[in-house]
Amino acid sequence: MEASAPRRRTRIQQEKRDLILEAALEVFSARGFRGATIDQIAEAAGMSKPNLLYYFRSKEDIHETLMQRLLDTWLAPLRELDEIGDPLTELLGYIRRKLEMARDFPRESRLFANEILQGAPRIMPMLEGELKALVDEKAAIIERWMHAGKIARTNPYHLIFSIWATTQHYADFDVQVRAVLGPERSGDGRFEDAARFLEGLFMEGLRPKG
Amino acid sequence: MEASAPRRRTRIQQEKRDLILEAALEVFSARGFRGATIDQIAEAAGMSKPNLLYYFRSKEDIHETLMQRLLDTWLAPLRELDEIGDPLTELLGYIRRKLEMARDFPRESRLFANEILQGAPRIMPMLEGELKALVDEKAAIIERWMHAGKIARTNPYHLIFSIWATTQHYADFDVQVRAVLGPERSGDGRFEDAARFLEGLFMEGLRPKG
DNA sequence: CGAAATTTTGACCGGTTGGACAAACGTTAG
DNA sequence: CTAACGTTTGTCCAACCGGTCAAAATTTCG
Repeated sequence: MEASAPRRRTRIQQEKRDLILEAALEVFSARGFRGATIDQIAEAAGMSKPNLLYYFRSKEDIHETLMQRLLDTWLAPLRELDEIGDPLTELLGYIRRKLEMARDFPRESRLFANEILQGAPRIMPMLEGELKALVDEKAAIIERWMHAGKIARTNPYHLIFSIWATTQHYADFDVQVRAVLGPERSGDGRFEDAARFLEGLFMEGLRPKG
Repeated sequence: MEASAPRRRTRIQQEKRDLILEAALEVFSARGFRGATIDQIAEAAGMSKPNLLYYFRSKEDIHETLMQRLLDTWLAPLRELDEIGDPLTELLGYIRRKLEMARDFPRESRLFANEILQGAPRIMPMLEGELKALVDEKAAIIERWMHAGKIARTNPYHLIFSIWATTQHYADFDVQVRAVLGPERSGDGRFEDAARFLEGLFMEGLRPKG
């Protein structure tokens, strides 16, 4: 007795689905939704195409599940921004966490970048709902910090955008960063250089005058 | 008597090719190379697919021509960065020009973003050649400004990256910016808000202490 | 006008892709 | 053992896509 969609029961089924999602993350992030093929995902997951389609109804289904499962991870750094803490420390911490995500989860970053570049056809409701609500909440916190004189007065939304942009750049435009830095400066050290630079940029830019 | 590739002769041929490139920019920037179809480009250009293929040998040919033709426009703002001028003014001018390009040429921005996200399979030589050379040259200028005490000491490469990231963000992630700002704050004013914010961010961040 | 050159198109082709399906395979439990 | 259930795969299909081709339509030019 089951509903139309087969419910995940066994641990084996759950593991297979996770395996497929991992493979799909690899392929989708590298080629985009339309550029990826089910065959490529199946091969990356070590199974045949019909077998993959036994666990997911369609390519769209894989993508949707992947997006939903990654969303929490992706927004976690911003969720941690805490009004109680020291404003500059909190913002620098957010920048650091975001940069670490660009370093440790570049595929997730590219997956979202791909989706948004194409006009976000599949996640627009999430952007206008969950994301907007979260940003509104945190922007209000930042604004209270500004009014309290803890950080320089500026536009909190564009501040958040600038943090997204500067950190995700190292994941989304990785090949360009590497090409410009050259082989000798493209080692792991580039993330530490980036962290130092961004700390300096935002620190001085956000420090209240006087 | 002609070479293998038919040379552009008439004004009409040139205009048709321009028309196709304009249509291709629209389609490629919105869907990526693999997501775009020749039929879509042909329709956007108001002609049939075989007719389009009379003017360009292949889809790759269109993309390559488009990239080459856009490259100069895209790098122009950085080329204008002048060692003779006042460092802070020069950098702010560069930021402003880049932001204006994100506002006035968002399709070009997304075209390059799409290409780089996919690993830059078609323009890697340009990144490692022309782009790297230009950035090396300008980074050297910035470094001399730093040593002269005109601007704060920091990593000139990451400074350039941060300018690219923050400005192009408003073109590449436009739908996300609009979704987060909401309908009421997504008017043309958002670019002026962004300009003000970025000027504050970089000004304070780059001003030498003392 | 009329011939030559250029431009446009309908029809077609081979390869790819998302997905369906039934048969085969394996596993588990009575 | 064997029936039932879950899993895997070979095969197939229709739609799509990049590109070809020959013929038709149009323009150019003597």
